[in-house]
Amino acid sequence: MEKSYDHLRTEADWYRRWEEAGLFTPAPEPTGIPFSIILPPPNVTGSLHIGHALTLSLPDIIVRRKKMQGFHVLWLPGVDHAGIATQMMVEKNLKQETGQSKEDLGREKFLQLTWEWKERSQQQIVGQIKKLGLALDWTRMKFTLSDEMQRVVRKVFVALYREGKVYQGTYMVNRCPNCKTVLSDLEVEHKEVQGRLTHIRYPLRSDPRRWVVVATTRPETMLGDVAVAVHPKDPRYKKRIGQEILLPLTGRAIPIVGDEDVDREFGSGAVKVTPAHDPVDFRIALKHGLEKIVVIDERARMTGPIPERYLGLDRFACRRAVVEDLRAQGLIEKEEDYVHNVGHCQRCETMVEPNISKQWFLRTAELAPPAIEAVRAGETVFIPDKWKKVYFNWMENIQDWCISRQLWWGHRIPAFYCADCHEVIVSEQDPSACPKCGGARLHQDEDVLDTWFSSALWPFTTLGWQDDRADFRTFYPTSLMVTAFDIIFFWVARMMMMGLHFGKAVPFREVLINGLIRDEKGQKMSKTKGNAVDPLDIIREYGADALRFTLAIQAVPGMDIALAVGRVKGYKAFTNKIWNAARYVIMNLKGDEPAAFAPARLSAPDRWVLHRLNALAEKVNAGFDEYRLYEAADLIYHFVWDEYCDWYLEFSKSDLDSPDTRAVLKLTLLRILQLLHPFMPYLTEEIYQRIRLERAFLIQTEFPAFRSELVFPEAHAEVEALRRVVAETRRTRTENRIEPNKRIPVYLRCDAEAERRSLQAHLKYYDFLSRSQRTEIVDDFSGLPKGFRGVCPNWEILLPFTDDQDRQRELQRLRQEHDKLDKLIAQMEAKLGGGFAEKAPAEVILNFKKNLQEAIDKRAKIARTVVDLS
RNA sequence: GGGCGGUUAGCUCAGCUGGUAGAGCAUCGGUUUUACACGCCGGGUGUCAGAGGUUCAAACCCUCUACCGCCCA
Repeated sequence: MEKSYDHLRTEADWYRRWEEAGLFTPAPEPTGIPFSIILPPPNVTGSLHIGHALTLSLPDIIVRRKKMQGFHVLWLPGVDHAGIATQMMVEKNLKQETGQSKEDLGREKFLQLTWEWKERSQQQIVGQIKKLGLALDWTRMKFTLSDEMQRVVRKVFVALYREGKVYQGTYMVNRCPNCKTVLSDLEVEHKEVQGRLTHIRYPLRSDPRRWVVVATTRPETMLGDVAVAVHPKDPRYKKRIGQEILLPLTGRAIPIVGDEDVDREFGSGAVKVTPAHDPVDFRIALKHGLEKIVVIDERARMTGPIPERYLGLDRFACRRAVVEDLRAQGLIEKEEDYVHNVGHCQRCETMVEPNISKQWFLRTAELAPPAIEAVRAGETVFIPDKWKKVYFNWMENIQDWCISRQLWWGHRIPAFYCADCHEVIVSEQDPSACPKCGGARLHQDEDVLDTWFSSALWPFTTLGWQDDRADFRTFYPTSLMVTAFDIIFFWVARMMMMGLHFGKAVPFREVLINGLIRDEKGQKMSKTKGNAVDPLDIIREYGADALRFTLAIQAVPGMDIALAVGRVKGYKAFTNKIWNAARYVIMNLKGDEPAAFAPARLSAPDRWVLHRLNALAEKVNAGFDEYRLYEAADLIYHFVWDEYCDWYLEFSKSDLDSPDTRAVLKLTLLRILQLLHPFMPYLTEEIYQRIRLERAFLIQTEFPAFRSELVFPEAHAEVEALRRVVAETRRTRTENRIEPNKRIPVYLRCDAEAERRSLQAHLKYYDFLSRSQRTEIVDDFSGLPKGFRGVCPNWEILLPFTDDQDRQRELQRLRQEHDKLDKLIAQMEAKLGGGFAEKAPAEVILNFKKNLQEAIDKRAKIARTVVDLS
């Protein structure tokens, strides 16, 4: 084996071999309890980012352990067509390369181009996913816009339409003038912006010298005003209700209405009503039967029955023009700076334009309650628990979902319009004639569905619900969904509604919510900020295993991760450490190691390491079961480094001629590989192949579990005592600047007979680890050469001086330590004198007293030594 | 306006049911001991944001405050 671990070599080829061996493809017949996870499909917009590395690695770690535990595991991959995002990218690309717009190309050609883009992007993404080592079953891979998915999405849409849950209606929706499509409420981000509040005088029709002042941040919308509203109980305006305003610039007469929704505190207390361009005004208009005058079009340009000079102006240009004209007429009361919340397109950050239009909606009134109830009843569990509150809060206030989009890339809405009788036909098959009038002049709705619509169906459609396939029956409901909190509403909530409605059960039993990955300063990563970390760079430099381990050990559920590259580096060192531990073990194997061993024949360190490893397996399993992967990873890390390498391998060097010890070396190495395999699949596989036992691949072996026959409390206690004495000897040597390599004589004294006998029997370990030339355990230090002293529970250590300077140094050190202990003991005794002794549980007091006694003993020993040396 | 997080060693973070604080990196001293210098041995480092409360005992529970961040309306 090479002296250091080469992750590039190891990670190059294993994936192909795993895949070829079909390790990730579950057999048709269940071989155990089913366990399934559906991969949140990455968008085909480009490449994976570091956030994906987290949401991909965590379930993979879980999946690999489940496989090793004998579950019948499915981990199903897919990619998402990502409507808006992809279409915009392709459009941008097209513009850059040929200067053409998608309209220049036409729908069909543009879609063809997008499909080509999708193929390239998908290839890239799949390649990246494989680099991470994910145990995905590629034979079952899905794409949200495949023919199969188009069929099932259409089937679902038609079913919902027939149930009256999908409907077409003219309502106020959010429109992005840049993306040229409507958006759902969720795709709108509210951001505070610095605006101006303009107070405009609206003259009364009856007496143009008197006016009502209205305040607005959007003066250009006044061209579409149909009323002025005041609170019916507002004494300032009560008498004006029913009167009319002569709307400036247009000359239209509009009424003053009273409405309880008016906020009396805002501006002057009177508000202008523009129903076509403001959601609140829209509601007011509905109540009062006011007309809706559209004055801004889809591209945010002025339109409609307005003075010609404004027609075609951009909304912001028109705003300036309107204010200027009003000022010229002396109708601006005042203008003031004003900070307010404005909706922005999540995708392109353009200010959205509220706008009335005819769109398709999904009625949520009947879908949401079962989804709420399922979580309340514990059929789906959020981890951590607190996220269910977020879920409830949203679900209980859910609005109907606008599902149509003015895009080309997506599931085309299966609605057809008859040109003759205007009948709307929604059906699974394309109709050839109008069922009402028999006319053949039909055209399909131009719009496509919101991408999240197909995503909402993902857990059951990927498993073949539409054809009642065996996978659906075996793996639905899926076991777990791992995702970040930012898509609880977009995705998790909607999967719950659709899964329950069509799949007749919750889509997943558990939802593991992880945080976002930030940079090492805690800043959100973004390309524009330039602080984004490319997972492939990390993998190239440190390895997928190191990256996976770093993410796992930091992934406290629901908490953001600040990814410090230094940590990845640290865990890369860990991979090398494991490599070398394995190298040591394998180098020393002779092939004659017994397959089974009798505990009685094992050395104390052998039994100690088996005991420790067994305890580790128990805790690691508990960590996994409670989704504390970070804890499981941390425990393994410390066991391997601090116990296995630092102590057991060192102990074993004294026993290499024992076949039993060599057998234990081999077994413990295997167990470590198994425990670590979910986190570090490549490294562990590479090493496993060199000590391979009965199974071809590590993932086919059994994940270690706690076993009662591997509990050895006596050996454990003996070795722990031995470690303490060795550690204290080392400390004494270092503190006194005894050359690390120098072998010197050591005298030991012990207060506990059992420990003394045990150490006497294990002197070879002690001598080796503390570099003792010759060790003598004596009853009494008197009569021996004077020396440095070390003290630990039950033991005193004497390392003879080589000159008198040594003695002076030691005396000084001992006096200092004596003082320290004095203070500590005083503190502890004071505590014991207080209420602590009366009220604390007996066990705690006992432990405390033990610690106190140890301190007192140690102080006494030091005191004696000081006298002795003086 | 409502809600949720965070504030612990120089940096990034753990700390599960309250029992005198830990990891990685960095740092300091020593060390090429026959698996590993990506190593080994040893060390230093903290008014656990602040104030108050509950308790024998608080990083942990309660209240308030400050700052940072997020979500919803």
